[in-house]
Amino acid sequence: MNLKTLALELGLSPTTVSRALNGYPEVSEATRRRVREAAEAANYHPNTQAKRLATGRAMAIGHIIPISDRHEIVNPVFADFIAGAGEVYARAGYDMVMTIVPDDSEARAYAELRSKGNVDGVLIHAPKVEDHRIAMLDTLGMPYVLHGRVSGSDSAFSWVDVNNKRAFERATNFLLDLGHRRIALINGIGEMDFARRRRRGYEAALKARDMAIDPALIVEGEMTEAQGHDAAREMLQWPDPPTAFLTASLLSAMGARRGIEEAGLVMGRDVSIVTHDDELGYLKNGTAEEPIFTATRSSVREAGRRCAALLIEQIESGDCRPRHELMEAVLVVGQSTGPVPTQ
Amino acid sequence: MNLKTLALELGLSPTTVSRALNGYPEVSEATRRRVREAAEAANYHPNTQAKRLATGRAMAIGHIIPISDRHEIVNPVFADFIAGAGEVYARAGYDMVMTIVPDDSEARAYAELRSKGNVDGVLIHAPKVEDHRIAMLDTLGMPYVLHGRVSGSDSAFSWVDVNNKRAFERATNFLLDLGHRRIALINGIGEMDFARRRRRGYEAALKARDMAIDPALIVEGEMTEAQGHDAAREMLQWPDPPTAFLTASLLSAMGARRGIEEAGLVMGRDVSIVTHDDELGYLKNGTAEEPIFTATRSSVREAGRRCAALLIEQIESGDCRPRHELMEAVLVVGQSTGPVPTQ
DNA sequence: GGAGCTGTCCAAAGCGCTTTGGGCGGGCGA
DNA sequence: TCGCCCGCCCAAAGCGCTTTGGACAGCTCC
Repeated sequence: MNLKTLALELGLSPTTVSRALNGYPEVSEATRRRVREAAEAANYHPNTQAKRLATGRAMAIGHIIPISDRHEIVNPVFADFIAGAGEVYARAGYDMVMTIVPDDSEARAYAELRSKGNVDGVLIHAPKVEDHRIAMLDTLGMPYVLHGRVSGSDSAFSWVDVNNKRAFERATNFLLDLGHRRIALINGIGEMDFARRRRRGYEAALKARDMAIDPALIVEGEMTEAQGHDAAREMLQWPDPPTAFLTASLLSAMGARRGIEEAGLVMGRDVSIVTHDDELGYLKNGTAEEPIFTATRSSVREAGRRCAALLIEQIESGDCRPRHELMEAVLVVGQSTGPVPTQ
Repeated sequence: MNLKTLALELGLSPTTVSRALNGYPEVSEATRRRVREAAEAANYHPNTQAKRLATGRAMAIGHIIPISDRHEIVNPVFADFIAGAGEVYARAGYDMVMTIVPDDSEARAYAELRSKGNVDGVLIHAPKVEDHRIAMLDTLGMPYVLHGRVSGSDSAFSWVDVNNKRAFERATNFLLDLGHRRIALINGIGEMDFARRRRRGYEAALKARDMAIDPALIVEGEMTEAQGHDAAREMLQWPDPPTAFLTASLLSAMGARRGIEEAGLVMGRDVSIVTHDDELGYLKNGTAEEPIFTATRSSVREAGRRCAALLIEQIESGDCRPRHELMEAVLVVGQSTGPVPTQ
């Protein structure tokens, strides 16, 4: 079923049918209703490709996912972010097109997407402290929104981010207030912008109390269960072990807990943990009211929604002035923290 | 830059340029090379929408993801599967388009995708024992491949699946051979086809040794860390607790381990765990050679690749005879299993 | 030397939609 | 009554590509 045959059946011209369906005013309400009903009955949906070609709008948003050996972008956080963004796309009538590329051809993938014209904009994941994608996208002239920020670029772009620095500063202060002095930071990969900001927050809190920063207490890497476990296990064997861990993800926190328990210690009594919690659908920190881990909590799915909304707004308005949205994490207290144990 | 201007610059007709680039024989090698070079230099890529409209091929594969309150499809397994499929799509020149829909309008989403013509086929996730999507897709006449199977349908369709029954039968036998008699099954959601098959495998192994099946030892639900923890914690308080757990995912296994340790027991000595391991990029079972958990291992990312390959083959050949691929899981021995402790 | 290939190229007709630029008749103001 | 506007509708021209149906030269072969 296409426009032409539908128009024929209705005894109207394709023009009128198209206009009726797309809400143009040059068609009487009576015909519009008649057309709408016929379209409904015939389960008619305009052919996407034709529509796209005619309007020049792809009605699709691109996500480029580099696959590398070093770094797994396809992680649980990513999945939830996608889910959030996808909800918004669907409501707005956009497709989400994902391209998996070997990370050495990421730049080419953007350029291709642009020149093939199959997306109206792209969403950028996991920005690094200095991210070459920014400059490239600016030269390509394709609308984009970052999930996160970059520190190393002066270019003005749109982003949605959590206030990572503030969240980790607050978390650190929370632990300091409980009397902890040896606080380990089990962070994400160092070159990631979010990890850098979290570290800055941690360091800022320590500095504000005139405390030295011990580099040995800082671990950076992929935020896995193994990371948390290995770090905790090792540090707890030191002569002056940390009394608290600040971890960057629930998985790392779970690993740290395991390390603590393996050392014959009790989490929340002997050793405290504060973690960041992205509120993943599949990895919950207990219940909302009774969390297991004390955590800085911020929904990454909501971040996905906001990124998508921002990008669509930018595309549809044609107004490319950069927009920002800074989300604040809430600090929820769970069972994983307590006052520093007295010797 | 489009075909017409490129042709003009070259002093050729659009026809010839198109044919040169698409490898048709009616053009001399000399011109073909000239055209290729000019296209390269101008960074010319044919407009996707126009190409699609002209050929009638969408060059895209659809994934429909229902979002519900009851059940989270956006899980780590899903993410890895997508990554695998996406690799193959990219190599074959296909886009991956994902549509997030509220689960009550899933059927409509497929019909729309079909009539809007923006995909050439779809990949079906997480089939249930009886899955209404099969009948619907058959009436729509759109190529599809299932990741998994359905038991309740006689319709002939293509699928890629792990031999879940055999895997869990082997795992159960492995535990039985170690002397375990009270083996708990911490399974996925019961209406899921894979969970049903895993349960059948577990039951078959018990029956083969004339052992009764204790329904109390079977738990079905979302495969989260909490699920494993809660189940283990409760069962270990019974007067006749299980001596082994068979879990359906690494997260559940991690939860079960926590439950075991909370009970003051040692995994691998007092209580054994065998789990299924999907080899997720972000959730590793130790290293390949030295796994933490004894596990039935099968890469879900590889399953994604094979699903994608099957679907593309089906689409491009136009031969819609169903194809199947049954992957076997390997049973790897880790540190989580040992002989049943003597009282 | 002319018929018949063959290799190389092109003009033009779509693909299914949107959009521009009218056409036509009825109601209104002068 | 005439002219004009306005509401409603349509024909036709694209969007950028593929593909059909030749055209034309150079060649072989009898």
